[in-house]
Amino acid sequence: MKSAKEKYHHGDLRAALLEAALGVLNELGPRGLSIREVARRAGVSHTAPYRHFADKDELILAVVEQGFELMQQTMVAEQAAAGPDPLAQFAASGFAYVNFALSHPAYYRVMFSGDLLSSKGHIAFQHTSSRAIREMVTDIKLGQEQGVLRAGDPVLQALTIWSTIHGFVSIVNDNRLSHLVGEDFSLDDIRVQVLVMIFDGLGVPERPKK
Amino acid sequence: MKSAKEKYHHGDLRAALLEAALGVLNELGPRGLSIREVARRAGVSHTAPYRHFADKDELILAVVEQGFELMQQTMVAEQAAAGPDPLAQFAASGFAYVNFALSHPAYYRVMFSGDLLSSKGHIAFQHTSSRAIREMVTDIKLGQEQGVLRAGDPVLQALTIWSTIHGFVSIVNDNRLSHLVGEDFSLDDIRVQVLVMIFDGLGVPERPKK
DNA sequence: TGACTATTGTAGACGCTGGAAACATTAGCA
DNA sequence: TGCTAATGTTTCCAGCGTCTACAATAGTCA
Repeated sequence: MKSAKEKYHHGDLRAALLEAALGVLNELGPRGLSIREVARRAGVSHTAPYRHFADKDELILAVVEQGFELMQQTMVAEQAAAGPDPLAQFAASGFAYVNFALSHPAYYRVMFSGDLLSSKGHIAFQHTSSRAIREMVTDIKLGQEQGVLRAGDPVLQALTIWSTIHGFVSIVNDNRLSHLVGEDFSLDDIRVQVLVMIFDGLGVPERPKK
Repeated sequence: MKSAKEKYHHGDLRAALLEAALGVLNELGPRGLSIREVARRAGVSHTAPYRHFADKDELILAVVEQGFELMQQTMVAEQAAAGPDPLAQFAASGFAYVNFALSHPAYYRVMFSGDLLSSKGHIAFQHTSSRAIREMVTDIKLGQEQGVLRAGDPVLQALTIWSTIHGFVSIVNDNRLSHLVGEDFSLDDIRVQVLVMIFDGLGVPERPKK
């Protein structure tokens, strides 16, 4: 399969290990993630990963960083494709967040698990998340100035929105809605309606309901 | 310390193991939780726990069940203490949820981690959570009939509220707000304001803001 | 070209883990 | 008192993260 087969040096072992790690997370879950299993899938000895990652945490951290990068790319792209209306842009990036989380559960879980990573991971995470919140706050302020968003502290609003979205995708990804889905609702219904509810709650009350 | 010291039979090893497990979760986090460490703290051999729990998952599951019981007790108590107003009762049980999660982070994390448990845990969880949601939906319907809650599908509203609260406490418990807290807000402020925001969003718009 | 060196991968060891199997001790009951 | 089930121990295994010593290769400079 690989052209670089049977060579002593792999070529790009680091990338191969990250890919293998993500595959393990998808198939076996976080508890099945071991350095040895990742090495096995990449076709190298069980200590080879240590040439690229100091320890298991650093391997996971690299997956996390890759996940954040991917998520941010899709969010930026969707926001750009949403046209000029700031509320529409805001909604688009919210949808992109939810869609990323639901279509890449392994990524999202490891990005936000907090269990898989020791304290090392938190620094990198906080850098990313504080920037994301700042951008969100800027968007909210803009919406408020244009009169399309309800008044209130934008930091608290941003935090509330993030909480709702994060809570929602966590609940769905942890399979905690299976008893609801299928009875009266499809997952697609729920996803859309929860987002609508967020933006209804955030929008000015006299705005026409969709 | 224990009166039953040095005896071959422990007396109540099962309870002691659960207590030790919770202690490990508090001090060392989920990654430090091992059957052997729990057994060590309870002062028994590393295979003694297998007389009470089939495997590690069942030990964790027992901690989870204990956590759900404790949480439900405090929520019921707070709701009962909130007086006759249904909205106040509803808010009281929401506050109790948040307070439990923030004051027992180890419990809450293991209850909702989804990583620590294999599929076995999901059945027990779904039983508890579907009952909780049903109660919540009943409360919401009641509030709507009395005109204090905004109209809308009560199941979706319940899910949105749960998402917000769960997301919020997860974010706080995973220490993802440390860069916000201390600057402009205290954690207490944030906690109260986010809850106020939820109930403002849920209440009928013309209800007087507190 | 050829030798030197840093980079990258391997082999084997250590102490830890979850768990199975066989054995020891004790509580409860006849 | 003696039998049996319940409970705890000992010993063993394979897998894990990680350390150390060693092997193969790539890149550099003569």
